[in-house]
Amino acid sequence: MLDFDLSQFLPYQLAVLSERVSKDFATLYRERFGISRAEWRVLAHLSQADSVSVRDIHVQVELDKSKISRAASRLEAAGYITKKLNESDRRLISLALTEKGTALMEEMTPLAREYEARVLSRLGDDAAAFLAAVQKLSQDRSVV
Amino acid sequence: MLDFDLSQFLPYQLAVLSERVSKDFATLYRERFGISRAEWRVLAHLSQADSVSVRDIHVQVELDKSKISRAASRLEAAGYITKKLNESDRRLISLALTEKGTALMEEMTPLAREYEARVLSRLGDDAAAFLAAVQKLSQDRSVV
DNA sequence: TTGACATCGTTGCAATTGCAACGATAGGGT
DNA sequence: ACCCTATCGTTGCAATTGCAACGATGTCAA
Repeated sequence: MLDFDLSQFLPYQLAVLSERVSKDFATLYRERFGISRAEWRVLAHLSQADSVSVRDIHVQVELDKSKISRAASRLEAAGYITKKLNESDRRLISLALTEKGTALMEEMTPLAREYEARVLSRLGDDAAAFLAAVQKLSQDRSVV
Repeated sequence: MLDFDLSQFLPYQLAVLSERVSKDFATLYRERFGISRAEWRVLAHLSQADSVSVRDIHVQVELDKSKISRAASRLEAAGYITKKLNESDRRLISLALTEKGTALMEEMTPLAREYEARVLSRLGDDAAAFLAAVQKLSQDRSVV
């Protein structure tokens, strides 16, 4: 037997935990709104800014740009977002929420908050340290 | 604009961070050993116990059992593991590392440690709290 | 014992994915 | 103005994936 404790191995723990959380949360909005995981990510990003390009999302999230492009197309077809050319740089497209999309996010946001609160409450006093650590790592692209 | 800060949203942060770490680490062993992410997970589990079933891995990791089954088949074909029937319950199979598989893990384990150390060092004093929180959540299936 | 039901690992198949390549556009440097 | 190179979003395509269904095996109560 090797001297290696998987249950203590950070990348493993992180992957399992994250997948569990994402899958669980995804079930929520898939069942209620028919939104996929990639679509949720795109919507969430759009709710943060007026106008966002595929590239903006791509560099911030670990999602292939084709995945984002396809999610955006589905969202556009469903009437949740609009795609238009960015006139100052015509290689870019501007994604933006429609009214319908905004309304959707207004429905989904409370679910997100509620879900997050449920997870955080389990951490009790450690919650703050945990969030701080996650953000510390997330913002430091040089490490991971 | 909605009152929702994605950059503070735990499931999102977790997913991005975890994907980044996994992808980065996966590049290491894929390039050097031609091992996929699922295969690494299976190998890592086998290095923890003498004999493990597909189900054992399935319940512990968020991996579809078909994915595990296929990874196991590839690993068997490559000579890293063996599959045999569990005689006490013939529905189960016993996966186990071969000598070649053990040797592989002996090569990969230091890489894993090294990688983990690099990530943890960025956390400094928060490392312990972070690990504790991750494990707290991981072990509590009722929350997530 | 038998029969109804649960669990295990595998597989077929459709859907999703990642990757590379593409056309269109932009930004220098000369 | 003209290359040369870089970047953007999309798409074709092969590979991977998730899901459901399956055969085989096990369990347990009638």
